[in-house]
Formats: sequence, structure tokens, C-alpha cells
Amino acid sequence: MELEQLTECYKAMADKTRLNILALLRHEELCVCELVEILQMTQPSISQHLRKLKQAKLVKERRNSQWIFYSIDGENYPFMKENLEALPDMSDKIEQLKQSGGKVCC
Amino acid sequence: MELEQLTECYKAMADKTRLNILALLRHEELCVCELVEILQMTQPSISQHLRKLKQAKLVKERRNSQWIFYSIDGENYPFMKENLEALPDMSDKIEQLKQSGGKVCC
DNA sequence: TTTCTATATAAACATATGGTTATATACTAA
DNA sequence: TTAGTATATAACCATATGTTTATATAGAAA
Repeated sequence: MELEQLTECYKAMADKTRLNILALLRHEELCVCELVEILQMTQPSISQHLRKLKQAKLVKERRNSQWIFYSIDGENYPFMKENLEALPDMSDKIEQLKQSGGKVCC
Repeated sequence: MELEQLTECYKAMADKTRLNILALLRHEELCVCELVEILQMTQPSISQHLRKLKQAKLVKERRNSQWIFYSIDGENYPFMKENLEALPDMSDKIEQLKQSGGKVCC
């Protein structure tokens, strides 16, 4: 692959918050406000991290009325499956969100 | 794996020069002055990139008299093999170095 | 229309990062 | 020992990055 695109990919992954987002999206698609709730960060910060992940083609978005759902876009790098599998399991965070009523959405 | 260590790994890979170094080391171990010659960068710059790669456990070093040879350390991340395979082939650069007498070493 | 919610964008600022120059360290050879 | 080569480190500077606050945009509901 081209070094430029690979660099952009790894730059997108070179941040703890963004790896957290990817680890969460491995379980299911989530909207911005759900990520804000789980990661306890401000909405603009999450939005800007998502923009970087989207520009690097690591996630894709889907609008549903006023919500925008983000999910993993696993087709753009031949090594991405193995990389995502190395991320920690975050199912407890998702479960927590559902039980606190934060899911459904927002 | 731990997010902290994964972040350090991807930070180490999030630079074009360092991806170039990894792509070169895929072919064979190289010393600092050979990398300086191939990449046409200053010696301190290459040294500092190598330090980052070493701290992230992506490369290891071996001293041989006054030279220090760097090579891939592929055992620390389960996904590294696939990631390295996506790097561009640089055998022409290695070949060029050998033909110009830059090899043997320094 | 107006209001509310969800998300994106912009501006400002502090910190991190990469390159350069100068210097230090380690080893070799004379 | 001294001189030369290979590499590492430190200081400095310019640029990149992440966070915050404020504001803009888009859609839903009244």
C-alpha cells in the first residue's frame, strides 16, 4: 500500500480516545451522544475524533433522523481485522449504557 | 491488549519516516548510517526515530563493534505480521545501497 | 413559524512532535 | 595516548495535535 495512506491510518489510531471509540464500535454502531456518555468527554471532542477516523476510512456514518450512527469500516486495510481484535473488550461499557437508559437513543 | 501499549505502538507507526524504516528492515537488519544513506536524512533524526521504534518494541538492536544494527522485533504484537506485509517493497533501495558500495558497512 | 435536540465547525490555547545544530559517548585504529 | 568513525543525546524551534468554549447547521416537534 501507499505509505501516505498507511501513515494516515496509523495516525488515526495513535490516540487513546480513538482506540476506545474503535473498541466500542467493534460491538455495535453508536451515535455521537452515546460515545459522549460512555467516554465522559465533551461532544465537540468526540466529533473531531470521529472526523479523523472517518477521514482515514476507519469508520463510516449513517444518518437516522437527527442521529448519526458510526460504525467500523473494515474493508479499507487488509490488516484491520487483526488490529481490531487486539483491542480490549468493552462490552461492559455498552451494557452499562443500556442499563442506565442511555441507549434507545439519547 | 492494554490501550496504553497499543497507543504507543500506533504512535510509533504514525510517521512516514518510521514506516519507511520498518519497510526497509523487513528485508534485512541495517545500521544507522545505512538508513541515513538510503533515506537521505540527518543521523540525529534517524537515531531519534529508531529510539521511538525501540521504545514501542517494534525494533531491537544488536551492537557489532562500532555499529549498531537494527532489526524488526515481530513478537510483541499479535497483529504486526499483517501490518508489516502491507508496507511497500523497498528491495530496490537496498539493492541500490549495495551497488553504490554503501553496504559492507559504512 | 419557534423551540429543542443532535451534531459539526471554528477559534484559541497548551502540549506533543519532528527536524536541525551542537555536543557527548562508545568503539576502533594508529 | 590521540584521532577518527558511529551513534546517542540535548537544546532549540516550527509545526501538528487535542481540548475547550462558542457558534453554526440539521432535523424533529410543537
